[in-house]
Amino acid sequence: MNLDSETKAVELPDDHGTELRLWLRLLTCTTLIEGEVRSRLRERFDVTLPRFDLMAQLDKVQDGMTLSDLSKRMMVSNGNVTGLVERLVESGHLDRRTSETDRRVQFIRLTKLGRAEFRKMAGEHEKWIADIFGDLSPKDMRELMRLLAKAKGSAQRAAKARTP
Amino acid sequence: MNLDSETKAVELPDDHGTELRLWLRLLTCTTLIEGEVRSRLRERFDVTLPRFDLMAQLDKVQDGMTLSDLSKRMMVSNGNVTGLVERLVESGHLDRRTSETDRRVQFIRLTKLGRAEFRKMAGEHEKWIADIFGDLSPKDMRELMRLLAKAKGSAQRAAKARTP
DNA sequence: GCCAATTGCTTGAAGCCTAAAGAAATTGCA
DNA sequence: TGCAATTTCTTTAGGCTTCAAGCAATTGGC
Repeated sequence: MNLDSETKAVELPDDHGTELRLWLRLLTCTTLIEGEVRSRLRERFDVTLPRFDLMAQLDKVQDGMTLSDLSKRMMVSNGNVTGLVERLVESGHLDRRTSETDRRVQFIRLTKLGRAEFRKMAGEHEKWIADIFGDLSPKDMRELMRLLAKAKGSAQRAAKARTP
Repeated sequence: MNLDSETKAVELPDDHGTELRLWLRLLTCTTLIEGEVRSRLRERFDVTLPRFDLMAQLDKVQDGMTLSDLSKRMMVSNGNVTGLVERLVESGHLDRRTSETDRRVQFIRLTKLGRAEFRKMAGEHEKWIADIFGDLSPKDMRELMRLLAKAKGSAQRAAKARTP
């Protein structure tokens, strides 16, 4: 019996099962963690993940950011950010200021209250994440970082190839 | 100078920066790929990712599944599945049949049309995923699978500890 | 200066998603 | 049997998300 033809008979011409399983595992893993973080944010601080993420972006800068910057960094649509910011201004966490040189542009900043609350949440959040990844060794984490970077690069290459 | 105390001075008492960066990279990577898949499904087949996912679950079985099974497998809420199924029944892709032994239960199946369309989509989808992960070697993929499994286990452990 | 193209943001329609409350059916236990 | 607890599913209110269309302001080429 020819082992080679045997193998070919089992393997279909284009077998991409490995990639598919990898993608499903990646998705499951992220969904699981995201759900856990979402629950904890809700229970502990009564805040949603998108609001937390938006505040996290703003906490990194001192003098504010435009809506476009926010939507690029958060990888969500412009209209989405409009709504999120609106609700966070409403609740007193954010502050909008129209640019003086370009009246289309608005600079969004954390208010004093917003920054204080965010810092409090971020402290706990960081501990949750450390707990969630607690079973991974430093070496595991380094390796995972490296492979995810590679996967990200690969995905960006594929996305670019489709939309030149 | 004492190197040890030097190190301690730099490292904060609880530094969880690595875990946090890892989580952000995982999230970015998944969001990127998910967005790409979503776009392609929309452009090519005018279908949403949740609908595709739901049909993927149903394609795996012959004789249908209950709404509860679906919501567990998809890791989304019950009410969410109710709405998704409703729209897919509407469009002729799904078929509902009330259980004869328990009138609360409904078995959901793909229709002939639904299965045919799903198979067509799934074939292309698999190629997209293979392309998206194309830069990873088989060894990279094996290693990534292993580390993600470990991360998943760790997250499940953490989630369970919070909700006993 | 003029005006077409671009940029920054908002709006509207549609769909996705959750938590919580509730309706209907079944189960299990006294 | 009787009925309380549970299970399955739907509904509702609110928020998130996208895409496409639209408005207002700015820019750049002429």
